[in-house]
Amino acid sequence: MRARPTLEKVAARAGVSRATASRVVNGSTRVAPQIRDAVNRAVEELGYVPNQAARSLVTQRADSIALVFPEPATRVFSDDPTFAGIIRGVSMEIEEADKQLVLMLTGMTGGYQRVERYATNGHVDGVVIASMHGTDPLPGILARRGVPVVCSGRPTVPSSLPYVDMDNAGGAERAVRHLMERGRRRIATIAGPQDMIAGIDRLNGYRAVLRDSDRRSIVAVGDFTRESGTSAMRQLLADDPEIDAVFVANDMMALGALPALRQAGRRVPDDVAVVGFDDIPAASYTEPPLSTVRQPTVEMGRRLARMVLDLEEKSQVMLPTELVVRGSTGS
Amino acid sequence: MRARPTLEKVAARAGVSRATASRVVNGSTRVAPQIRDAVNRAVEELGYVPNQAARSLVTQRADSIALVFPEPATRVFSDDPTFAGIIRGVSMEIEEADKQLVLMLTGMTGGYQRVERYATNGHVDGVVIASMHGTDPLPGILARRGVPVVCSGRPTVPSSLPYVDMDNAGGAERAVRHLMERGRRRIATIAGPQDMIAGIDRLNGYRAVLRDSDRRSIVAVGDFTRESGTSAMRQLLADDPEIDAVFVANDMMALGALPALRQAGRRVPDDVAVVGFDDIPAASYTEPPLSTVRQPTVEMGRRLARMVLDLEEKSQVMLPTELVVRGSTGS
DNA sequence: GGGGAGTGTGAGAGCGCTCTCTGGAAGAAT
DNA sequence: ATTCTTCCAGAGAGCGCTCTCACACTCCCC
Repeated sequence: MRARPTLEKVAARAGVSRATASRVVNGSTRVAPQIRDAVNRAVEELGYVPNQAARSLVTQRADSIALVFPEPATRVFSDDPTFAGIIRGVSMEIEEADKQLVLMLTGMTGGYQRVERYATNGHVDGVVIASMHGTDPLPGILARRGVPVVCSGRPTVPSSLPYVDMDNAGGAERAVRHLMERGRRRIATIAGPQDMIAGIDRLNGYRAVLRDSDRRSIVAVGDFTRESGTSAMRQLLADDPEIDAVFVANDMMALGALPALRQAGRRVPDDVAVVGFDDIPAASYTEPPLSTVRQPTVEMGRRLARMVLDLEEKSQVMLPTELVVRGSTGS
Repeated sequence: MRARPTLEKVAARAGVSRATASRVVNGSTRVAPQIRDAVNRAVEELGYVPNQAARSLVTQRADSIALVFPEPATRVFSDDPTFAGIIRGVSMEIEEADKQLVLMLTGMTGGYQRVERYATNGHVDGVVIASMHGTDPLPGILARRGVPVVCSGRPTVPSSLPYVDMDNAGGAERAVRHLMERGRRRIATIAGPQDMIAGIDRLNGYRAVLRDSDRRSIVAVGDFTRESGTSAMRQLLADDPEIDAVFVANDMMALGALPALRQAGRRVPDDVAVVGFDDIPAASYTEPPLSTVRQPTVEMGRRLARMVLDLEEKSQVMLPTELVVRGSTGS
């Protein structure tokens, strides 16, 4: 590999000073057109590309941002398309800003310190945290250290930290109302973990609608895994055999609930209608296909990136969710 | 944010020269113990962390490697857990080597040039390409430019480029033999695209086993999407209604084949046994659960990373695949 | 025609670090 | 006691870039 040309070489070839060459490369307007052209030609001929390390050293910018997936998220990485969407969205936006994406999956051992050390030392211009739990201390730590940081998902405790959240409550409300519109009377829910904002808000949405229509909540709590969906469903049927609809707080648990219903001799949607949440790919492959609430994951990624790059005016954004009606709630 | 301490500051505090401080920080043995301790104490007290940009500038190393997902891969990103596994594996290994992972999803517009420009200019120490198509020109370009590069998946044309591949042929053979052991007589296949090494090798594996047992191949070709699985299955049934087993080259197509079989009045596994490939999460949620071939995706990521970091002696590695027997091939 | 004002270019410092080279001290060998 | 090694620490250059500052030049107005 031949040595990379430096700015010095470019300047020499164009017959100008290094400073002027730098100006052209960085798009300064205060350069005479013919000189600019000469420099650009030299850049072209030499195949010059700026050395990022040298640039960073003087500008104190890294031109890269970190996308952090905390350990709990990492574990479900493969099952949850939310993360894939976020990565894609962040990546798109980062690319447009001509910066780099540094991906950090915090392992179990000292992942925090690693991210903290890395981020608080000018290696990145900002950090996007794909945090699942609203109680994650990392965002606060980084923010206090002066690192621009944005979270996916609202913190569970009120805070001034910037975030992008999905309208979980609104999505849940729409899902439950949809069930009511289909004439369902006894609507239960399988809620998610109550230490995650998604779990909390989706349950709140469910409760709000039932309260408005003077119905009784029928709640079982799962942990967003398929298995927990199965056992929660069994429990709901045991508690109240008359159930004719279930709002399940995520698709994964809904996937677990379906076999439980089948085993209990309930037909979906005839006897029991089911709505999930997330719109994972598998949701459209179930029998019957699962009605669910779709989240704009790619858009979330984009907004996260824009926010951390300071291209966004608001610092707390709520993205709309969308009800997707399929076979599991009737035709 | 207060200014980060520099090596100069550390040296001053420890009462030594910058050079010595550097030696200690970089773990040189040729430093007197008491001086080393003094420097380490200063590092501790000041919370010193080396400036990577400055270091890179002089060492010409970037201490980071790029993981590139070419466009076609990016599109299926969310559906395919293979990529999640690779990311996790690469991430783990990179972390252990105390380097950074730069993720690049090449968009449709000029993604190649971007990666090429970025990688050939010392921003990264190596590139891992999660290439789907064996004909991808990027690996060759980078290699020629002197950038350490490793591909996931063997190139379709013989080449000296380093790669980590799955034993697709072996997995296919095991799957087909399994069907034979279950007493199946007419074993068809839904093959994948024949411009991808996975598609080619899996079909070859299928053919090899049938040839050995003097049976006739019954082949339909899909493109690894669910929809193509459905139509390929319909075609197979039209071509030969006596089929009693299908080896499907990936789970996604198998997911599409199942409803086609159901619609044609075939029971699985009673009338037709089905084996997939990949072991995606959804494979265990089908009715009946899908027998399939599992790939060590995380291990693949690890090996890719180790190889590009030059920690691996071999430069072309084949990882074993594993048959996972579930309900779709009988009990 | 002389003194601003404005514009474009170059010189040079310096970002924080590594690494070679030099020098001095201590111990070994003569 | 003198010279030769050996070992460890410091001085200083320089990685490639940006950016401030100074300087040269043109233009214009009084």
